[in-house]
Amino acid sequence: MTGVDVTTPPCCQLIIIRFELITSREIRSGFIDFFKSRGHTYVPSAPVVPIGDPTLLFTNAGMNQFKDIFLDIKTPAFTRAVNSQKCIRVSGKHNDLEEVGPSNRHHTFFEMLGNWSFGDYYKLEAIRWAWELFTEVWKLPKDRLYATVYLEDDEAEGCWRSETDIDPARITRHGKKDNFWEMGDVGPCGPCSEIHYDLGADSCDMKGREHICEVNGACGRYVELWNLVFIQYHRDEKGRVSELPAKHVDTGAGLERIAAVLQGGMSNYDSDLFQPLIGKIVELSGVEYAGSIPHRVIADHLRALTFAIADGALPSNEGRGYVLRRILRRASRFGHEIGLKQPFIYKLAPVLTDLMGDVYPEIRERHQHIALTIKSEEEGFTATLERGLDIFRSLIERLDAYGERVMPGEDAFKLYDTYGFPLDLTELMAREKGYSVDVEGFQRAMTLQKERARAGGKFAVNAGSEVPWRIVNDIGNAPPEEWQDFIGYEYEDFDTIVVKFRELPEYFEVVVKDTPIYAEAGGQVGDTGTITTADGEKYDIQDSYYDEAGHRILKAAGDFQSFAKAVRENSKVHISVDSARRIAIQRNHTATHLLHYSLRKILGEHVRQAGSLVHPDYLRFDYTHYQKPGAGLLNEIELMVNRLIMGNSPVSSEITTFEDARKKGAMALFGEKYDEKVRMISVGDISRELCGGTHTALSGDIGYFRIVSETGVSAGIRRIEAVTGEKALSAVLEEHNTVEHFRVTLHSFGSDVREKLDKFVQEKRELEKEAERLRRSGGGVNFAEFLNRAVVVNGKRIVSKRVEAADMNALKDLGDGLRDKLVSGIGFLGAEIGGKASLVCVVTDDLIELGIKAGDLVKGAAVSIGGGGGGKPHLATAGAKSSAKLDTALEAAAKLAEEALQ
RNA sequence: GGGGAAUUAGCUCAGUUGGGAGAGCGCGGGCUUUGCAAGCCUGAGGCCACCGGUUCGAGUCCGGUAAUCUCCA
Repeated sequence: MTGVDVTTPPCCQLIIIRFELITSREIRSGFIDFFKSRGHTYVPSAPVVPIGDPTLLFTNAGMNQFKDIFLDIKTPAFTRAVNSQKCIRVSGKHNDLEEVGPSNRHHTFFEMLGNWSFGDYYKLEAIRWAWELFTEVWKLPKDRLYATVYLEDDEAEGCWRSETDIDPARITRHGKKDNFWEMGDVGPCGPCSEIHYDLGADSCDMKGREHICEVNGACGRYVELWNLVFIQYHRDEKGRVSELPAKHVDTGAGLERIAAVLQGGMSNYDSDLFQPLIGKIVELSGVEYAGSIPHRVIADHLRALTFAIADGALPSNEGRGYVLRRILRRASRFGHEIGLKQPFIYKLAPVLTDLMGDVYPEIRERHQHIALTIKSEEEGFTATLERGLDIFRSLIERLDAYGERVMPGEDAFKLYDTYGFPLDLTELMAREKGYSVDVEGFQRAMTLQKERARAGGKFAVNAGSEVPWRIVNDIGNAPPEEWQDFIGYEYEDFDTIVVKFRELPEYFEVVVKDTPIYAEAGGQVGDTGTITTADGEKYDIQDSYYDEAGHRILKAAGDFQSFAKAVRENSKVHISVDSARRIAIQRNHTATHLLHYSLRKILGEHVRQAGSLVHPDYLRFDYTHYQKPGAGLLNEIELMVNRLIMGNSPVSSEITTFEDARKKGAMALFGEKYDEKVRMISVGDISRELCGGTHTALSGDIGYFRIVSETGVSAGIRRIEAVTGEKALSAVLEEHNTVEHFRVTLHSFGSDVREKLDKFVQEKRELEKEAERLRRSGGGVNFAEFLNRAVVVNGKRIVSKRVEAADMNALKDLGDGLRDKLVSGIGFLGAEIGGKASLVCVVTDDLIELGIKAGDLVKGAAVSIGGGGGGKPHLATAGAKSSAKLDTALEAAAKLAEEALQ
């Protein structure tokens, strides 16, 4: 069934062959079943968006979810595991985004099949089973398979010789670059052994160029199918390598590659994992595939987008969201190349759902959300391009003005750097208009940008403060779940013992055994409280949080020296939770569940939690939704939550399995990886959620729930902030007092305040208009008298008078009025505004033509009293800090005007 | 983590060395007219993102914050 050339036979034969080919689904399940039957526990794929690991943008290898086991932070519940892990890789030496498409084998999204041994079996079994699966189950021809081992790894080579019937001549040794694996500069590491497949001489893509086709060579003839990593050593900070007591096995085989090989395709895209997608792209574009890069890129990127969004990521302008945005844009750009100019990527999502929704139900459950997200992001890209186009046009206009035919590299770079307009598009459009682009200059600018980024990165803070702990009660390396329980669901006061503590600059940290203090998790903030030592001294606990190893840390304040003296091995400390604060937190947490429930009931089932903060003062809830809910809907939501509160249902918690909880309809956070045992919170038989937080006993304990604000956070995500209990009551009272204030000041007892207020605002507007009209026509000022008393020089009138004006705008309006009346002349008006002297000067048009400017005149007048001023030729203003000299300034102004008219 | 750009009317945006907050589209009213995005007149609609500073005076200058776009890591 393999080795059949599917590219040449007549089409009827092709159909028959396809029918007989093993499907990717069978490969995946075959792999898992193979290792299950050899004592492995199947572990479902972790989300592709890692939760709780800020060092990792995306899950990029099967071992990610077992990292803590290899680092010896966590002891596993089983010693053998198998899975198929969803992975995304977008950067790194061999995974440059630009390679995806041209390369036959590299993807942004792929599935990694893997089997693990945690201190159980080692090289012998790993190699034997790998060979058995390849040659006996999948029947890959032995004359196409090659094995590699690390230069110094005699043990692995020995296993290949003793456990398999591979031709010893096909075992080769390679150096660190190819056959030694390490997690980082420090940590577990070890040699690896790989299985490579020979695609045949025809697959060499470097024919005619000087090279030798070989395993780990330069051409594409030999493809790595399976990497078996033997975690044998630990490297410390000084670079010393020591043998690990418990050795592990970590293997990874790319499903796409195996499918391509087993199905006889030349590239991974020929496999049934991609063909349905490519078929749809052909249908949409009307352009045949024939190995073309655009089809490949689009199909590949759609997979990454779909799985990332399904696991809770969203395109945005930073971090992992920005990676998604770039992936989508790259797909969109290649779509343009085959004539797909309108949003189209979202139309491919259902094809992928049909293809893989059975294996990964999350993409089926969220298919609507995925398609909508992709579509709106495609529309966003169109807007970005249009904006870039405008800038491009104005750049070209400027080139024309200078008679240039080459666009400077800096300009092209600015277009790219600031407006996201791709260079190749700039070049294309420039060429169409008969211009060229200075690409070298562009590259120079890019290099500068990179240097800047690197220079900035050097000063990154080293977060891990390395203050050593003082151990009081040694619990060795035991993981915290074995000795540190959170007993705060039942107790608010508890006697416990200190395990370790340390002093930091502003506070000190304490780790105790069982603790009633809740450590920040699941959006709920940490508890505060007190810790009392055996000598009766009390220290404040200001916060509590987890460290990387999962220990609950207490952040404590007070005199560290006396604390250190008082704490002894096995001596008790008494911990007490700030009860009032805890109760306020619980109200907000239970209310959050009711809000989540109500949102889904009223806005629709597509609403999912996208983050939350449970604080004693308020709660913040982010949820997926596509538009602002109207005021009416918000009222409905608020009412519903309050009705659920009044229902006074008991809140209960239950420890159960993840599967059982899902069956009972519990809401799980999407993308969250749950342990075997989960805690389910039920409010009556209404809301069920998986949650580790603390809650009220009855929903009625919440008291009252009130939404304070509803805003947008990012595309597709909205945020509600609300208060409960005491805070909600005071919020309402505050609102009531505000309305009362309106009532009193508007004298609106008995009548509707709203009507009265509307009327009041309406009247105010009309009065303002009227006042402005009056000012312009002179208002309370007698312009006629001013004009009568005006000084006349060469037939031009000069007016300089003091008036009353409320503010600068009023004074300017008066000036405007005076200017109309002057006909031909210069006018000054001065007023005391807010204790300062303010002046306005106006000049009629005929005098402006003579070169007289209001700005110059008024400035001169203001300078004479220690102020400043300026403005337009026809109207200018000036002022000085003290109003005492206003009259002096007006006299000076009149003199200046006379001089100007001489 | 480090750069760049932008934030002004419902929308798209202009706003010159700091000195009268504007256009187009949309909306209301009126007139004219019936022909393919009709025309003319008229009107409503602005904490110029937010906070602070400089200044007689800030949409404009300076500092900070927020959210948006974009590039690099």
